[in-house]
Amino acid sequence: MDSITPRRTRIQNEKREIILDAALDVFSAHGFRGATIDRIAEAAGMSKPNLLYYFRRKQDIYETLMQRLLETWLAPLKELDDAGDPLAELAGYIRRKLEMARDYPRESRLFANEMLRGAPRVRPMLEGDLKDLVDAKAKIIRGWMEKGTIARTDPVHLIFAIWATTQHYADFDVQVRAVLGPERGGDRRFEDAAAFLVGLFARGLTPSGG
Amino acid sequence: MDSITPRRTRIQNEKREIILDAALDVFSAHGFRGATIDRIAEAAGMSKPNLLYYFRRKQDIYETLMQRLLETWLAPLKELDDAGDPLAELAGYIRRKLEMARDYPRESRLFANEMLRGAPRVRPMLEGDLKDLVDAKAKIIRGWMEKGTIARTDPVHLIFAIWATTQHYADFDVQVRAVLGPERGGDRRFEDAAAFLVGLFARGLTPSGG
Amino acid sequence: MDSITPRRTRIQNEKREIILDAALDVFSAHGFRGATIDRIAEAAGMSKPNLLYYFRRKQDIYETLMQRLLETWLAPLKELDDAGDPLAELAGYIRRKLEMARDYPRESRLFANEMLRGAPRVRPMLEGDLKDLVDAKAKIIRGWMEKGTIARTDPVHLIFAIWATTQHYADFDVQVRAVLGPERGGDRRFEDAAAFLVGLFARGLTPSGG
Amino acid sequence: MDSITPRRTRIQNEKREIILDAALDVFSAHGFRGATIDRIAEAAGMSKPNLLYYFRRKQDIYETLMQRLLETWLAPLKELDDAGDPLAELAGYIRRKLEMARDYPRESRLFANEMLRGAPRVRPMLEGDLKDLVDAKAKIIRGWMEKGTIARTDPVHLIFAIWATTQHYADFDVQVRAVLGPERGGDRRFEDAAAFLVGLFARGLTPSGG
DNA sequence: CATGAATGAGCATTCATTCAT
DNA sequence: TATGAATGAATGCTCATTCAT
Repeated sequence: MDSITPRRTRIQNEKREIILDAALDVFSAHGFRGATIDRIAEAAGMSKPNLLYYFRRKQDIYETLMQRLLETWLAPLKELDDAGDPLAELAGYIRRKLEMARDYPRESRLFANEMLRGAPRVRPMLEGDLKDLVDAKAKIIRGWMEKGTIARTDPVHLIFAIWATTQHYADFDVQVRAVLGPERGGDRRFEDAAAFLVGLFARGLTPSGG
Repeated sequence: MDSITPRRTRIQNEKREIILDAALDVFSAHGFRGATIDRIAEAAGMSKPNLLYYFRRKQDIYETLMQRLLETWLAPLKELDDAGDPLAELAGYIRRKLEMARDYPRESRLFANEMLRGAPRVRPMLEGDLKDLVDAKAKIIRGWMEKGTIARTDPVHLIFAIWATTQHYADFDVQVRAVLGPERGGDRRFEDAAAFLVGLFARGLTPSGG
Repeated sequence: MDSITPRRTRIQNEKREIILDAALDVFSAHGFRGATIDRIAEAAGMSKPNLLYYFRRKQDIYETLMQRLLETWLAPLKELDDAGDPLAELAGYIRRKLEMARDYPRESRLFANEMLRGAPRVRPMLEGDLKDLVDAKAKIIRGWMEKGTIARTDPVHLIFAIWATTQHYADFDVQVRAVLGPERGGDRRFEDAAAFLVGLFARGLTPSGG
Repeated sequence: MDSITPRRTRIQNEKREIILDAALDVFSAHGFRGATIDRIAEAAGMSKPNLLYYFRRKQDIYETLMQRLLETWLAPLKELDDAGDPLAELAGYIRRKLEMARDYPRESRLFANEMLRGAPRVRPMLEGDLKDLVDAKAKIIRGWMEKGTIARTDPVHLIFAIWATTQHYADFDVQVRAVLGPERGGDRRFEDAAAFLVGLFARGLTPSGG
């Protein structure tokens, strides 16, 4: 296992982190082609050749970033617990995803960008890990539906809907703020969104009748 | 009469359309910076200088595309009718947006890309026309809520939710298909999505109690 | 003789004149490379292909212009008359050259530009017609000197000095006006120049002593 | 201390000098538009991107060149000394200017070219530093005239005449050599010019009468 | 005659990457 | 480790010229 990951000194690792953080800034704001090594190096406070000492190619930075991103990206869904209260579990999931949109908008945009491009670098993971995870969680949700705890509907499209509505606040941030205007577009927009979405999904998933 | 629009020959208009179509392909797939004039010219089946005879700058193509896009983009929401049945109106809006995601995914991705970049070229329109339209429609929705026809909630965030969930099927198409798998990821995914979303929003907006 | 010059209709000739005038504007202001056919065509009020119908190549226009220029350029010197009063003849020549600088600054600049570039297109003429003419006129001047009518000095460098000082007011016009300032840099600058130069050369050529 | 001038390594400075020298060749021979970076790079013995490593834009090279030129250009006039013998001072000035025409013909042509184009990049300096300097020196000359040491005439046009006649030997070099012919057009042409011009101006400025 | 359309060659500039120290 | 220097391969755009009508 360790044979694949090269051994690195602590300083090396710190510099790599600085670079990755700078690169996240630049890639999420300008896309892969729009980002230049010069800009990343400048943002990282180092010279271009020095940066390339840590990552030999622009692609390497991007791919390292994507790889990490995918891990964080799946985490919130993983927490969805079969044993918990269905509506509370889903509400919790929505809240966690909204927090991520608020606290990690760069990651969200980087991911969205990759999707828009057709996921050239992460397709295998989508069809592998991600699909497996969603299938597993969909099964849990379907279980809740069969028990009658929540309304019967399509669990996978439900997950899509949660993804879409929450990530929207990161990916379409400019639009959200423009439409909400200065008053409602401030920090409270995430609280408003949480209230609205939790309500929407709660009512939307409450079993009708009985 | 239309003294602002330059007069163009038939051939010019046809070629311009061909170019715009090719450019939509390339821009939506690679973003502004990732798209090259060479690629667009190749996709349009003409030489680079010939393409530049019709559009003097890469930006001009992009801007023409964005301008048209914005018009199409607002159309579905405009149809939301105060006089109609609230739930039916909203269901209709969701269906129209889903059809757009299905039939015009390139436009959707182009728009999403622009938003991800911070809307450098359309911010004024977001804060102007778009905000005005949303405000107007939010007022209608709020009217319905006050009459008790639909559940009381935040109309603007409701609109965001509809945008997010429907556009998701165009913008995150790879992911959607990867997760749904070959079986459910075919053409029926839009029907499934429509059924799910209309159901979700219908239940989510049905006034509780009563 | 006529076999070389192609026969042209009157209209053709008129259009050619319009083009040449426009080209003189553009070439004298921007140099050969800096001038574009587009600009010349625009200045001439016709389409580019139409212009190229009259002159097949950019070079052709330039060369036609140069050829004509050379004829006009030699004219004032030709008038220098052996039989006239030496100082009056030279004063007259200075005045004619100054008038040309005032009335045909574009031609002067075009010629200066060609000289700066090393006269790639008119060297033969410089070494031929021009040299012959100068030699002939230098002989006249030398004759005057030998008669003692004017001071003994180098007649060819004298001619250079007259060329230089008069053309200066066309070629270095910006500098002349900047240095003279708004007051003295107006139309009167040519009169001042004439007064100064005629005086300078008159005194400078008056035989010293007895 | 010199916080405005960026710090450069020795190699950078050496290379920059090489480039500037090559650029002077090319710009003075072909003008700004006629000069290509390729040509300058070739003349400087380096690759085009390498050249652009030292000067990011073609304009930057040109402007650096112009800036230096202007300093050298004003120097000879600055030496004109109120306390010296008027005719000797002016003769000295003429000789210095002629030496510059002989030793720095490329600079002279570059400057002439800029003037022909209307001084797009140095107009402010013409109206500022240059005008001020000329005004100051004209005052000195006028002082001499008032004392009766030299003939009463227009001092500014006198300066123009000295500029014109001396620079002519650099700017119109081809013509000068063509007209003088192989014999008199060699190195001695500058000595002949000096003799002629010093004589002309000396006689031309000697107070008449008395 | 006139012009809309087309293009090859060129040009300034950018940029990822390599090299040498 | 760090960086100044160097470069091949684009890339957007211009422009003289040709073609077809």
